Amino acid sequence: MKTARRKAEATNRLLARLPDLDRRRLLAKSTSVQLRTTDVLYERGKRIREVYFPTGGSISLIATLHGHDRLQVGLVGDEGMLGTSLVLGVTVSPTLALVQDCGTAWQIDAASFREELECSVALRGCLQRYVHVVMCQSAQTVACTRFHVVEARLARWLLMTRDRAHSDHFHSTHESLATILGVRRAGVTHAAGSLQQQRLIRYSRGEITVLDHHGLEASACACYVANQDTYARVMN
Amino acid sequence: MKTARRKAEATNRLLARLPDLDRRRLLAKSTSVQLRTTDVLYERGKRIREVYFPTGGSISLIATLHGHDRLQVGLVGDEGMLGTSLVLGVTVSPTLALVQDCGTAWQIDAASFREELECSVALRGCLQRYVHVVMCQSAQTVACTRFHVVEARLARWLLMTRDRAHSDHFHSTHESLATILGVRRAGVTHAAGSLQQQRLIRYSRGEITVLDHHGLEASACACYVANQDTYARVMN
DNA sequence: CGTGGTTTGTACGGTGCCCCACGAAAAAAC
DNA sequence: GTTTTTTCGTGGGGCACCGTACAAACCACG
Repeated sequence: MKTARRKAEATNRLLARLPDLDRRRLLAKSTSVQLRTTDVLYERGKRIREVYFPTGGSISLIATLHGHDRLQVGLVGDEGMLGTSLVLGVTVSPTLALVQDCGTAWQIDAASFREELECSVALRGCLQRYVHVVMCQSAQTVACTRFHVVEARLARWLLMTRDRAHSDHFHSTHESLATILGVRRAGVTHAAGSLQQQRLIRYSRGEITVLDHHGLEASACACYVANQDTYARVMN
Repeated sequence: MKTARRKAEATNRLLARLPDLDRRRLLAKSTSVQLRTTDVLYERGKRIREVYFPTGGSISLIATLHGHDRLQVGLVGDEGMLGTSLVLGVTVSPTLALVQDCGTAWQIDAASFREELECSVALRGCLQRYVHVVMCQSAQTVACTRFHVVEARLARWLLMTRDRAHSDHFHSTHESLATILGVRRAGVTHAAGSLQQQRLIRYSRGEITVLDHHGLEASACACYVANQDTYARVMN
């Protein structure tokens, strides 16, 4: 089942910041692709072949430990990009990149991207600032994962995903949420059940609806707002 | 009390990678400063006035949450630099930077540093790669903090600090280790006591000595080696 | 030599989450 | 319509770590 999405706003907010000329030159080398849930865009330690600028949906950045422990360390939507490593001159991905919520993105091959990076000062500046945002959010996530309880972290994730979906409705099972939050599936069921009882969300077999996003913000840890602030402060 | 250190090797490993000319130009604008334990070099959200290239000792990068929860998200020594944000064109520090282990560093004011960054391709390339290393290590730390027990994380920290001190002996109380690891002081006492009983370390009133670093590696989580591998892979 | 501050040892009850496991209910496949 | 798969609910025992608190050991200093 697909969620209704405002296709009219199919833009990427990073690209939107570029001067018209720079953006048009970049888009000329890009193709619009569909991102489908569970698609693997990058694998840890493997070469980055394409860069993505999502215009809808969201992609998880997932850290993998020796062993089978996994955990989400970042979430990318139309406010960001996939392939920050290339901005730093590194061609290998440090994390697994997994499509969480289906959508579309501009796709550019790595070589063309690096060419554009060379000749556009605005592109470099914008993307380097975005890299900094990712670093800040990563630091925040370290502390968040350590100190905050599952229910608050789940609420934060729901809000972040809602923002990127541009919709109160999106898809994710308890199982996949367990991987994202780095907890047991049963732990997610418990936390999600609590949020549902408070009438903040409603869900059924992977279909999640945010009923009261203000209430959800109250349940979420302050990391949600902190990340938004970081983005606004650094990018402006 | 000071630890004996090999002053002969007072170099920074990032700077050592630069072509002679670029390095000399950078050092011409730098001054050598002493870093003393508990010195605050950066504060969260505040302007970065100087950049540091440590040549000894180590500096903690510490994330602060709303509330009083704190946690180390990075450790910088002569293998790295302080002020990565400036490499990305951002002049504000995302974390608190606290001197853990006394030592020396090359200090450069922000403006001069940015000038050098403009005109040296090698400097940009080297430091951007280092930024990538920091991102990788941060992602690793998110998962490590979530999944690994205190004793393993403590062992990892001891090894990392030992590398940066270039000595088996260095200073840190259980109290400060508690902040670094994001646990209670009593938790550190327990874990440290266990490591001491295994004859891997010895400590007394903040003076720590690593007795068996191979044994310590076995007690530490794989994140220690993983971070070393990342550094070697990305920087070479 | 006593006093005060710092550092470390330890104990107790509590909690958040783990591991394991089973069952139920809804959707999908046949 | 029956079977298989996916998703979700729940329970019991256990463990790592928490919050708190108190005491002992050690060092610095008057």
